[in-house]
Amino acid sequence: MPELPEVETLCCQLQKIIGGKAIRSTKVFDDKLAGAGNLKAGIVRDVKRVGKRIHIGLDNHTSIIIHLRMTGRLLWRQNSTRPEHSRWKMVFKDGNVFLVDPRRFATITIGVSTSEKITNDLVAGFDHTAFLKQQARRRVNIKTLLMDPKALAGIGNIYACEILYCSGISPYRQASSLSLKEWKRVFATAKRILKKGIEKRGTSISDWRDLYGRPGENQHELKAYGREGKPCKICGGRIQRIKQGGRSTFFCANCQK
DNA sequence: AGAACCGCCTGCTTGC
DNA sequence: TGCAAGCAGGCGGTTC
Repeated sequence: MPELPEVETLCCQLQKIIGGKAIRSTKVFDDKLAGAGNLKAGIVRDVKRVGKRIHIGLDNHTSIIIHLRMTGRLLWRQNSTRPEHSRWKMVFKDGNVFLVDPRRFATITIGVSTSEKITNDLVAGFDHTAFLKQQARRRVNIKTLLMDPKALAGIGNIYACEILYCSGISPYRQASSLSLKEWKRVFATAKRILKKGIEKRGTSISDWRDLYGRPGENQHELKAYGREGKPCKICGGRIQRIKQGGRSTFFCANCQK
């Protein structure tokens, strides 16, 4: 599922291939996305990631904002053959960008461009002080907090598990129980893991593919997620799987305190 | 106010 | 083998 590194990968690829180009037309294939039909054609000025959202800024002061949610993907195709489960497309002189989304959770919003600045993105702009003041004392478990888009941008289940495992912090811990030293360790670890994810063009466990349909390589870097019952790479104990807020958490009870 | 829960979706896996 | 139930989960909206 697309999280920060996957969305970043797409934004960079999009910027390169559609930046400066004119959108000839768009087409909606799924009534759920009917709102995307109101787009006035324009030239792509820039493609930016805002959290997990893809902001495609046009020269006519509007933006196409895409959130891929669970199974959404963007696919570049030189020919106009519709891939299976395609829900929307953007047509350029030399090719098409398809939104492919089997489960239909993805959203497209047409909005006015804003220069909103995000301060809770560990890779693209993070305000430690604001975070510690507003989020660090919350009475939720740390795992849930890491995944809360209002607390931190772009972190989903896979990266949340990896960040806690590599930080040596138990997912059961209340956010409010972490010391400043532990928070700093979490921040540093998270930055490292997210950047690695970007370098590897995302984590392809099941269906993630980049703009050109290629899987990423970060699945080979995972140390906790999806490894239930397998040996912990640090202590050799068993990785456990529990449910938190309806989502699976993978962790090592011995290494994560 | 803030934490917990629900609903949106459909393809794949599991159990009988 | 076939079919139904279970599962996956981001996140906005609703409820507690």
